[in-house]
Amino acid sequence: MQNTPITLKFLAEKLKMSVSTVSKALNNYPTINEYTKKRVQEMARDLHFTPNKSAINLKERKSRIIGIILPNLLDYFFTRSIYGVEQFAMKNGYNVIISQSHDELEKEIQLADMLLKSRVDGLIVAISKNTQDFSHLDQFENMGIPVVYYTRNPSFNLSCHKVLGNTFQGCYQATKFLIDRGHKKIAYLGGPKMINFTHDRFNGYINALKDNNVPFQAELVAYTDFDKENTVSAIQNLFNNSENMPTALVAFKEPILFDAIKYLKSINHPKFNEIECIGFGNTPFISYLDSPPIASIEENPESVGENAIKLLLQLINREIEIQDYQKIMVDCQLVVH
Amino acid sequence: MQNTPITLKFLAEKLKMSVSTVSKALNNYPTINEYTKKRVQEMARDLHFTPNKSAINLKERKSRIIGIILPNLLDYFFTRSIYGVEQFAMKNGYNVIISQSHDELEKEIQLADMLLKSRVDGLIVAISKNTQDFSHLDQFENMGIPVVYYTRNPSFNLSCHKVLGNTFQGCYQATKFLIDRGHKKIAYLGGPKMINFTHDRFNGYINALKDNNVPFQAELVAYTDFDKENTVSAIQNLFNNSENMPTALVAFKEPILFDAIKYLKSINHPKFNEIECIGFGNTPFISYLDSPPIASIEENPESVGENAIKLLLQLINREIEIQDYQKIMVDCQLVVH
DNA sequence: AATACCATTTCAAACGTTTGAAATAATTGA
DNA sequence: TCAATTATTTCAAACGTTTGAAATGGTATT
Repeated sequence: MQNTPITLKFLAEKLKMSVSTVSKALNNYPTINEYTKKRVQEMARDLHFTPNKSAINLKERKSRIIGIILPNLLDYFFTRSIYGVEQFAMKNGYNVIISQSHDELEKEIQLADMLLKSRVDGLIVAISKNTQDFSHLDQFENMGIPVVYYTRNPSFNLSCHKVLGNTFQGCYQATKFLIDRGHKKIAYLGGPKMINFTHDRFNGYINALKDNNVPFQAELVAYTDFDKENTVSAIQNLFNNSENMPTALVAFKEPILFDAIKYLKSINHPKFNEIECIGFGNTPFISYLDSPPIASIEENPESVGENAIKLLLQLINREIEIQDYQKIMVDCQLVVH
Repeated sequence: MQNTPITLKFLAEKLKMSVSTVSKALNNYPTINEYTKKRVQEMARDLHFTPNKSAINLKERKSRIIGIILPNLLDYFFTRSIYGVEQFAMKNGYNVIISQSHDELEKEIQLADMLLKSRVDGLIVAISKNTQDFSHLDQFENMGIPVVYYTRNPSFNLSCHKVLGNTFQGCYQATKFLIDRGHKKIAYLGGPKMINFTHDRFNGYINALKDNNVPFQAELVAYTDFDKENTVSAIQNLFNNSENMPTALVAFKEPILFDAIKYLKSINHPKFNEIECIGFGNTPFISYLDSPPIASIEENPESVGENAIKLLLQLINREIEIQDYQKIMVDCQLVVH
């Protein structure tokens, strides 16, 4: 049980040279003699020397910690996105602190404060569904700490870095797919209006209709949030008019689509078997459904996460100017089941 | 844009006193004059002073980082367990690095090395399904860094700290429930034999049968892993004997149970509607199934996670001796749908 | 008025690195 | 052989805290 970690000083004493020589040898300084370097590096390897991160961080005035705030880890999209972030962060010597806002603004503010105190070097955030005031996030940039908004972001604000799924394109594709299958009455079930992508997706839907000469009908559009009850009432609105019954449905999120399908089935909707559905997510649970959606929109969350961390690291390293606001889009794919 | 963080030195200069007085005032040393304390604390508050963690960690020879290795964040149990860990860790000033082994031993070894280099103060780990050699984890304890195994652990090894779901009790309860509903032929679908809880759950099943005078039949037991194909063939084995057809099924994990249900339905099993199923997990997707399990075993992952971090912090703070190996069990509940 | 005794504050070293400047050693050229 | 040049190593300060020991100032005791 070797309890005291190896330090530069210890190596220096063992090798009978100064701490700075050891440090420079390990960092491959050109002024250090090759033979010396070799001796130092071998000894460091043999003794399993690992530099003390706290010391380095103190010296470099960095924490090498990335903060990430997201609504919920139980959401399949966010969980997958984490993977992309972690992989790349680790590879670059950064650690990631993940924190969940549970889609509550108050909690988000708390977490932001906590992360600011933790002196994170950068922040990746997917805002809560009712974040409209951004002062708790702006304070990061005010202190020179870069922030990247991912997925959920303040759509009206151009002065921030964003990494988004190309949710317009995804929704366009899905709608087009349904049109190509002969549907004329395609309903659209959108999410909370506060969340930016709700509108992007709607625009994808609209544009697909327009480009394919399918008339838009306002009564085929309804909105819900993450609550089952609201979804059910939205679905009731969409399907209560026997004159103008939709034959297909595009929904902003898969678990919500499942709620919709379940409801339609539960009321024994007369044309249930003809209704073709598509939702965002491509969650694996689809395979267990008896009446699965005909297709899913794969959002490539890992890629969104990876792009976010890549951008953030570039900002941290000042490879991109902090005011040179970036917007990165990650395409979706339609996966037919 | 105030770019240089406030330091003790800065406060000291502003207040015209020494750095140590400021430090001690903030840490509420009894030797510091009350009025001085007040002045210092007020100034610290007004200037939003936050102590530099790297400096503190360096001084205290700690990283205040907890490492956590788990198979997969996409697994509902683990995702939920994280919540318990993070909450409690944060409250105590610790940050958590989450890393996924993807149930691969090699990756697990890599992650362990990475976390060791990150100088975590403690480790929480759910081992991969084929971890049998523990040298990569033992090295933590060899260096005085406490390790808590949670959920998945080396069952044969008593010399380690464990926090487990009381999976025996959960399975007992589920089996008992089915017996009480009149079932005599209850099948048990177990998980990978390498994972400890597979056996605990089996024992719960066996004991419930025994205690209720239901004869045990070896042909009603089959094992699978996380692969769908293996699940299907296990199910085929269980249900291929028309003489001795099970009427109920207890499965070690819910998504796998869903695979089983799906298969039975797909082959139009004659008694499908009579078969009553229970699995571990209580995943929310149950509500979307047409033929949902009759009940679920709720494993309380948050509580498991919280117990793990609590124990780990006690070990880190030497409130519990590192060799005083603990075993904590968290009870399950049967949730009838 | 000298001493002892508090209360309070400050000093100074330490944690483990990094790094420009200074020092030393080795080599070259005349 | 000596100065000049170059190669290599070491010094010393810094990053921002913490903390035991030492110093300071004041009050009480004799």
